[in-house]
Amino acid sequence: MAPRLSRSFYSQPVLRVAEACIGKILVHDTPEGLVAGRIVEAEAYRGPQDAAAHSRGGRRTPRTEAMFGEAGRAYVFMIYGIHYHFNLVAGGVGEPHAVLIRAAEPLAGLDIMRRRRGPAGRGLNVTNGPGKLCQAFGIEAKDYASDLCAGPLYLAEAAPTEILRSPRIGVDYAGSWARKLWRFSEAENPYVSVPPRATLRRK
DNA sequence: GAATAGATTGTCT
DNA sequence: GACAATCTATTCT
Repeated sequence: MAPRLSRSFYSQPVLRVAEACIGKILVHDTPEGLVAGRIVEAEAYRGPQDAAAHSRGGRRTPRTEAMFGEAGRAYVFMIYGIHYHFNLVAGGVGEPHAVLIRAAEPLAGLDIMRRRRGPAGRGLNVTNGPGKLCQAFGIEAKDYASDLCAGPLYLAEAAPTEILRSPRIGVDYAGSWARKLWRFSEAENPYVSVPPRATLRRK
């Protein structure tokens, strides 16, 4: 397997980290077996200014605490009472920046992923969304603040690919911040949750 | 294929 | 007590 990415990768500016992690390999070595996939979609969140970030306005709570810590740790949170979301912490200590990993293309442990996903996890429907990805990779509350530079959950090196920029998903409440092109995805990859540019509204 | 409702709980007002 | 960086099943067309 490719070498694990070190702290210096996560210590870059958050927009750079979000872009650079497209094509990289996400690995989780779990008791059920090892799962891995190429990251094909990610978004940058840059508090305290960014109105779409949980750390907007400098909100520092038990939930957001990990984002205020060192780069290279995991920020995991629950959303809609059902799904987990997985982020890479970026920025220096006290800078609450993070990169949401939204989708991946399975490389290893696909059988384990499908088992975790259950009946709904057919076809592409395994890792093509932030909640699905967490379920397939077995990422949960126990992984909160875990160190990606040392633990069983980490990113590994991979060759760069063609990257597209588009607006972030599901943050319409954030005003002008919602329009920033802070989502990065791999061109033409079927596992991208919402294809950029396919957001045409026709009547 | 598109639109809609319901799920279900941690977090913050 | 409202709502969220979503997903799934169902009900249309």
